[in-house]
Amino acid sequence: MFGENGNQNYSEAKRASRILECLSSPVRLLIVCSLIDGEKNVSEFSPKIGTTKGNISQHLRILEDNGILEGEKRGNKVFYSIKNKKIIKLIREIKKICSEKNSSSAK
Amino acid sequence: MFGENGNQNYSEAKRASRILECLSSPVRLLIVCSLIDGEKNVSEFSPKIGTTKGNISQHLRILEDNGILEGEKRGNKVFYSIKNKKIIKLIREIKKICSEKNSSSAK
DNA sequence: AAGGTATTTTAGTATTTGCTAAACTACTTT
DNA sequence: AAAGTAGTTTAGCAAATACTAAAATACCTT
Repeated sequence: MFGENGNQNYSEAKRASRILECLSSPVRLLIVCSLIDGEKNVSEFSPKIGTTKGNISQHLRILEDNGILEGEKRGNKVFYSIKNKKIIKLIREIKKICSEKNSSSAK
Repeated sequence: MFGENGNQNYSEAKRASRILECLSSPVRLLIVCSLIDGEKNVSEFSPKIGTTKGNISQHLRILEDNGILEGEKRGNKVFYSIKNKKIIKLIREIKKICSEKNSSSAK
């Protein structure tokens, strides 16, 4: 899958794992999930997710820098939405992994 | 998706993101990928992935602790294989995300 | 039991992360 | 232009991560 084509190996895996790293923070995962049903501005996240605006903004930047989200300034506010829709299928798969009885108990 | 059921919110997202975190290391992603076509013992990873045996072993432990892999000792060697097969579909999805022209250029 | 191979564990370190609080920038309203 | 609202950026810190090298454990062969 990722380790197959000789020397591309590592660099391709690195790109892939950077995407995964973006979602490997609960805050960022919740942000992306809450955008599945439409755009939101920054202030709309805080109450649901429960951290500071500054922190949300930092996470949004990470997600935007990695091509997952895009932001659009309209007047006072910045509206974020999912740029790379394929992320949604990815999230659906990890949801499946987590919502089984057998769900990976950490030791 | 993950932020929908009231207070479960965060803990469910945390479980999900821990799985993603497991794959958010290039080394671990390469390990899992190279197991898709069958079990391997620890020594078989090193040449492909290019780090020390000790380090590989540490990563294997993380993957095993999180229910992704399982190890079986046979004589001298420990053979690892994918325990949670759903991971394979997940990896397939992120492969799709990475192998498009438009693939998320980091700033 | 001695020596070899396979794997794990430990200790130490450098780097990265996630967060907070506070300062700063930008737009809007009055 | 002053004050309010929305968002970003910065500095600083505690905790987590990834790695290396070396020591420890486990099994196998002779």
